[in-house]
Amino acid sequence: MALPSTDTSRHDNTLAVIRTLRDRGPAARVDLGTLNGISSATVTSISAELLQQGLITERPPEAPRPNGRGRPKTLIELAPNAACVVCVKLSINEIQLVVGDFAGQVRHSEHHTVSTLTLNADDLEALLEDKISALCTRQLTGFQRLAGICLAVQGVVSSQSGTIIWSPALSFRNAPISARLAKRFHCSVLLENDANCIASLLAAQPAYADCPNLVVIMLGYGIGMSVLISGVPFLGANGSAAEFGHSKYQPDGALCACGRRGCIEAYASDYALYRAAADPLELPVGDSAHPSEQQMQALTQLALHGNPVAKRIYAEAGRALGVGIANVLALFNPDLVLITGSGVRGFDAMQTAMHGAIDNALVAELRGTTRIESCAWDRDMTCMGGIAIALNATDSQTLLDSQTAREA
Amino acid sequence: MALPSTDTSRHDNTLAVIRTLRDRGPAARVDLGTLNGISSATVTSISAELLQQGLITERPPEAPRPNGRGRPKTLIELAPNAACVVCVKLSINEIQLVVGDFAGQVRHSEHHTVSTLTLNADDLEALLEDKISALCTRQLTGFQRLAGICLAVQGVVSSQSGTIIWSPALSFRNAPISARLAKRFHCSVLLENDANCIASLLAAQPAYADCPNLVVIMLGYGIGMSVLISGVPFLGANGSAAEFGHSKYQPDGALCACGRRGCIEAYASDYALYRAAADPLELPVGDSAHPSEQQMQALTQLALHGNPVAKRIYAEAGRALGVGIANVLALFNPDLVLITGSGVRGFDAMQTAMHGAIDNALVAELRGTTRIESCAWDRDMTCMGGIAIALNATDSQTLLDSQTAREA
DNA sequence: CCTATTTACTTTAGGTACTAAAATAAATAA
DNA sequence: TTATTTATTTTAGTACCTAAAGTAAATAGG
Repeated sequence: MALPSTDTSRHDNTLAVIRTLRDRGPAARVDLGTLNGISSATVTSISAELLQQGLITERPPEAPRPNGRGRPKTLIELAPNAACVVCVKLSINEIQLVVGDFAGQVRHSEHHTVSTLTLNADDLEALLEDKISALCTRQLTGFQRLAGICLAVQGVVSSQSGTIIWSPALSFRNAPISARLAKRFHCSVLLENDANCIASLLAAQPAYADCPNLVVIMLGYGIGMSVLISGVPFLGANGSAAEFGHSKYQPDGALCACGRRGCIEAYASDYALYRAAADPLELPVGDSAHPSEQQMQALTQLALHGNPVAKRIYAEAGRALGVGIANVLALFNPDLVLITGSGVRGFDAMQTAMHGAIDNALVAELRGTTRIESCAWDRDMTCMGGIAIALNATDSQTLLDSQTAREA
Repeated sequence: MALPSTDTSRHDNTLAVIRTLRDRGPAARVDLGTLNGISSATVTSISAELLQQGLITERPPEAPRPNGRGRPKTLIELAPNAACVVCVKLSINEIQLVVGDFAGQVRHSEHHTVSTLTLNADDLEALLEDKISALCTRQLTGFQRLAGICLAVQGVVSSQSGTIIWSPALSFRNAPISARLAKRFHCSVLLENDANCIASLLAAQPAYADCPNLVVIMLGYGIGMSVLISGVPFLGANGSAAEFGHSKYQPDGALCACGRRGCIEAYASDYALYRAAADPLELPVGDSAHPSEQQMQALTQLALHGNPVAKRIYAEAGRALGVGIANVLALFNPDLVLITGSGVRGFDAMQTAMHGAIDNALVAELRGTTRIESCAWDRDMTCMGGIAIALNATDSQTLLDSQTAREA
């Protein structure tokens, strides 16, 4: 007589079990209960359903168990092939595709060099369809379903509407991309800012577990930021929040790639550093708007080894970064600011000036106790974060699908 | 056999009913069900309990009902005297105390002139105890219980720890105040930033119902801000988020009351405007660090009526405000920025320069669709917001108390 | 005035989901 | 071999919710 679809507790508890297994690996029912604040009787009931649906498996007991007394724990774990997700990272002149399984492990990764700036919106869509289709044929056999695709894009995106508003990798704007891919691949397509992917990944690491309010700043060709509030990425009214790179250091200051003046990015990004150094240091110009990694490393070495011009340029970048971070501290007061991205290569050359600028800008009461740290950069981090986001976002649907599949 | 204290649905639904009644006034059971997505059978059950506990009453049917056919609705409403809360607003040289009833109505308000800057932490506590005690004796008879006290304080406060970290109204710092008052009055004591109180009040207004991400900027002696994310006030790691007034306009610019240079507040607050104008306009100096409302109104009139010096000062303030708001747009991307506080008196003189600075700072993609509006200021708004916050925060405890009282 | 209709509220019956406690399972310690 | 320990499953019972049926209280229209 009753159809209490409003009662979400079973659903919530089931998702909690799945996420715990993904985050912490195989676990016993009793531990899953403790970790999620539910009784082990309930975990028994939930895991029986998930076993039926093929979303988890029971791990056979290991031969040499070094445990103590008592009945040994029966570990359950996610069935890796129950579903997979694809993360596509779109950056300047490069596309990376990564496949992750239901347990969150990376199963395949590939890079493609593409001159992204010459594409139009239809080209991009055709290209993505093409690459993802090929991936489906070659890599996704053996998976029960493709649960979702995450597009990680540098720049301003609207996650809600699935529209790339403005990306430095693309010469067109306001491209609704998610809907078309969702239709083509019959799965949910998430559009995320690349910094949000990184932040989600970092926030899940035990080292940062005590920092629910976390700001991640990505230095690189441009400057991105992601803000996690209570562990949840903060998106503004239309998804273009946290544009740290375009907050202001000097009104009417240096010219930024966005076309305005005085943005932090116009001082501390790769192109800004190289632009400032090219003339006085007589560096090779080439495409100075897009300096290569080698060029940037050479410049960084100059600054770190005492070249006065390079030192001055990095110090000014540090000051800009410091003023920007001071504003972030005043406005967000996070537990931790993490600085990463390929541009961390130059962090040591900026650090002193940055801390000086922060201390100069804020009194102790406003400065607070926020830690400011840098974090080594790995170009696969974005996609790993994207996979985690995609799995989390699609668990509910995967659950539903496997329920109806079992009933039929 | 079961004691499912983890099952919160009844509790949640009961709170939802109470809040709906407070926000929208008397309502019928059937409407409460529709509004909260629960069946009217459940509302019948919940309201029966609340009637028992004396938290709501049934309103007698009105004689001339202009309704249509069918059994008339039986309206239920909150029993105003079931509980009360007190909001104490602490600002420079003034303390305001307001009593609100369980239905959210203001029942009493009083102002006291106190030279707050000469108090030490113990003086303040004694003073507050004294004023609240007197209020209890005179105004709180007839109420079932004092559910809570909200302290609305200008400056940086830690809500979590109940500590006033730094307030322009006080000459001491880091004062834990909530715990001591809670002990004295046997009720929960909330410490809130004054801007958060205003923001909570405004967010509840139907005019702003479509703006879940709302930034409220308070202009006045200082400059405060509150950020509501999905309708919830955003507090940082230690509660001192949203210090808009001390975000930067010009590194190494004008001196701010905080001791540092270049803060927005050092350009656009009352003291900054008066300081900039006093010398060239030969204004009466007196205590120019705390200009009076009359002095500020006179200065504003000069700017609005074309005095070139005053116009220039207000334009510069507008630019500072504009750059600060541009940073807020880039970092938070809210639906709406509302500017209020006593300083809105000068908003017309700043507005043009402010919009110019925003447009100059951000390209359209980053500027987004955020509305920027001003909002008339009323000095009672803070306490009304504080009362709403206190009631919301204490409903759960009030419910619990009245349950145990009924059982005993 | 009486009856049909309409709408609001209450009661009943049935279902989901949880928990505590008891029962069972599977190991080690002695 | 037995006692003990720990994990999992089963059982019994509770809280909550909803749909449907029942009851209440009004109006509309003959």
